[in-house]
Amino acid sequence: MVRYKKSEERRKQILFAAFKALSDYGFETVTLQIIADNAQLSKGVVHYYFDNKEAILVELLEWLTLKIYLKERAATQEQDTALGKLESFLNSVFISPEENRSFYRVYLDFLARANRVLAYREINQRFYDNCASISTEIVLLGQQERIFAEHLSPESTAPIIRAIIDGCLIQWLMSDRDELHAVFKKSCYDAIIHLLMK
Amino acid sequence: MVRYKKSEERRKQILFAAFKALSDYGFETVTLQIIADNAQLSKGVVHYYFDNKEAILVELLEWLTLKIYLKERAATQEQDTALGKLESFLNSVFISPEENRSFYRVYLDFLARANRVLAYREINQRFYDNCASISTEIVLLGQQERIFAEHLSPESTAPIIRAIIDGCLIQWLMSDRDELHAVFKKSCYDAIIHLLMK
Amino acid sequence: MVRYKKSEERRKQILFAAFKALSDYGFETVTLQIIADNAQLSKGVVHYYFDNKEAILVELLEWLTLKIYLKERAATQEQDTALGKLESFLNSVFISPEENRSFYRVYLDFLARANRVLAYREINQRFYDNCASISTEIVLLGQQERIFAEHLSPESTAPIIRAIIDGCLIQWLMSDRDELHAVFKKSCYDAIIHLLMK
Amino acid sequence: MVRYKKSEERRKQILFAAFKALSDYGFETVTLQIIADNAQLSKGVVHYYFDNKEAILVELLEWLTLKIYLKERAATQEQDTALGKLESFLNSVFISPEENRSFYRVYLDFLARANRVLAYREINQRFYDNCASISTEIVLLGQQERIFAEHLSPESTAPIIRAIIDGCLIQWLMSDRDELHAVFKKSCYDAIIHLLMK
DNA sequence: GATGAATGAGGTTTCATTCAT
DNA sequence: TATGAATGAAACCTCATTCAT
Repeated sequence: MVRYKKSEERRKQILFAAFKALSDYGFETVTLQIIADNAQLSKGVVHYYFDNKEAILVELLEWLTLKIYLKERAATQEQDTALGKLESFLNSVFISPEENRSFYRVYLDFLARANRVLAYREINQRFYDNCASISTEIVLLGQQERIFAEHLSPESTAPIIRAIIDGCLIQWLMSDRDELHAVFKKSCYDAIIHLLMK
Repeated sequence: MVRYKKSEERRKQILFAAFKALSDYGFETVTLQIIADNAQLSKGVVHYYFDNKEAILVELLEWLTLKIYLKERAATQEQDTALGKLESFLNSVFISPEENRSFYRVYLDFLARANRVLAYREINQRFYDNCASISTEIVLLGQQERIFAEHLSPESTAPIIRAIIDGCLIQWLMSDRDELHAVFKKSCYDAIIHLLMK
Repeated sequence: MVRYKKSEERRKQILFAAFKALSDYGFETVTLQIIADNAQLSKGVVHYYFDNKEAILVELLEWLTLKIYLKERAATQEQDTALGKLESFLNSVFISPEENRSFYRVYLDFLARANRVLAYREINQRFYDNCASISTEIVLLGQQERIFAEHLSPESTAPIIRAIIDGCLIQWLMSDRDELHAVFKKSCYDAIIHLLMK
Repeated sequence: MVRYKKSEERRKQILFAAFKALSDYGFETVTLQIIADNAQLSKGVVHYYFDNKEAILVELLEWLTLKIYLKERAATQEQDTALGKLESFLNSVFISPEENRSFYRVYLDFLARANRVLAYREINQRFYDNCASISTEIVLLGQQERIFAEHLSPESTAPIIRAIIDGCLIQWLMSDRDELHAVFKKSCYDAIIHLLMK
């Protein structure tokens, strides 16, 4: 139905505006007015599509984490070898200072609040699980290819990979220096490789 | 203009109350009233000791990160060997579900805001540098003891160690399951050992 | 960013309520709540139309002084002779105990603050200049009619006329006696006439 | 008794500090802390000597207006002729930009509040009466000397003189230009002379 | 007498949410 | 659907005043 599609577009439009607003202003400072302004809509219409501010944020986190996961997944599937997949995966993660900054700014805000909001934790857990499935797949393939250490349990290695990635990107973000993006990317890649290789 | 010397104990009392309040409620929800209630003081007295809410938060971050660093440092100095120091260091980091939760909840809040507040970034950078000095020292000692890989640059290894620690603790925090604390601790330890050992 | 065009009538309504509130309570005592109550509006709506309390006051002074000036000007233009204009002018100035009291109460508050607030001083200066133009015109006409002393400089006489008017009305206001309004009016008129006539 | 004298000195010290504070900050902005700081005393001691803030202000107005009156009176008594007295009187009124500014700033604040506070009005009325007695005396003397117009009623002329003085000084204050002090002084003098002389 | 820490009422301001149009 | 005016709860902050020391 047309109405449904239009409606869905409006929601996406608002979500994207919310993403931009959050990235620019942060959780504490952002207001529905700013989101509405970003979406070039009135404040009222935002409430028409979402019950309240929280509903926007929940849906935004869902939308955002799914998008990131799908990107990473697609990047991995472009390659056939374990090393190729790993590299492609990390390339899609460390995509650019601009994109990493805007995503991680918002993502950090969500993580900070996830401690108190169950809905966020659940969404984030799904995100973790999805990402873990990618890593797990790569590790398994690498072991089949006999280039990754056999003693590694793919399931318990995935969180470590995630940890190194998140930890590096957070440190990079805190450094506020774009030129270090490549440095952290390489460090991250080397560490993961070192961890996996025989 | 006469400005009175404020009692240091009161400041500490308020900072600790702020820490507890932040851990319980989060940045967004916490109010000066809650902080004052936690400190069993009136709202006014909080403003008597701190110019404004922001000043409390800045000083809290400073106090908190310094305290953590000193703890980690003290733990490391209790041991003489690289492996002993590393283990002691990680024990002081993964101290207990309760302490890790309360600290990381607040710390995540700070990281989230550090993107927009220079003061927080600067304090955090100092914290990073301090922590890095501990890791660097351990790596160097391990190399002297001929048990850690020589090809590792101590300076560029430190951030990876930090990344694994932070990344693991964040994932643990998001899991909201105390029983996983030990699991993440072990994974973290194993990964770091694997990274460092010959 | 979409900024909505605020209804002019509402602004006027709030300004008038602010005028009444100021006249009743004075600068120090008046609150936004009182202004809102006077306007029969909620506190929030006042902030919807004005950025802050100061903005209301600035606009109020501007509105008030312009209104007074236009009244005086209109009164003067009703007459053709110098004496007629002067009388009409003073009639519009000494209009009634009620109106003079409410205006001068507020005006005195503004003058008191104008010492520290440039914006007020500027608005008041414009008011002075406008009022001076009226007096100057009357003096010039009177000189052309050969009934006012030629040696008077119209430009330097205007401030003296203003001084006598303000000085008299302040003294009347301080007396807190409505029945003296007519007395001060006559004294003021006589003094100005004495000053101007040959 | 020593205690009484010490006590009186403290009160004066506080009053003078309050005068300076009011002149610098204005009624709205001034706080007891600022007054105490100006007096180089603690906040507590101010409350020891005065019941509350209002009591300070009332006594300040009383002290200030009396001081001004005595000054004007003394200046007048230095001369013997009507014109000499008038000139001396006006010299003591238009004393200097600095002194006039600090006094009129505070005085305007008091006038503004006098509308609502009976105590201020009463003190001010006494000040008016005192000042009027000076003017009345000068006018009477001038009439005896046959240089002032006989038809003037000394009692009703005094308020006009006061009006011209206050009106001029307020306009000068609002101009915020020290160099106009002499100009307004001369205008004021000329107008009064013109009003009084035959 | 003197201090300054502590209180708490009350002010300005922000903003999610509602609702008439 | 869409708007934006209106509401009111709740935040931060100020400051006169009190009172233990």
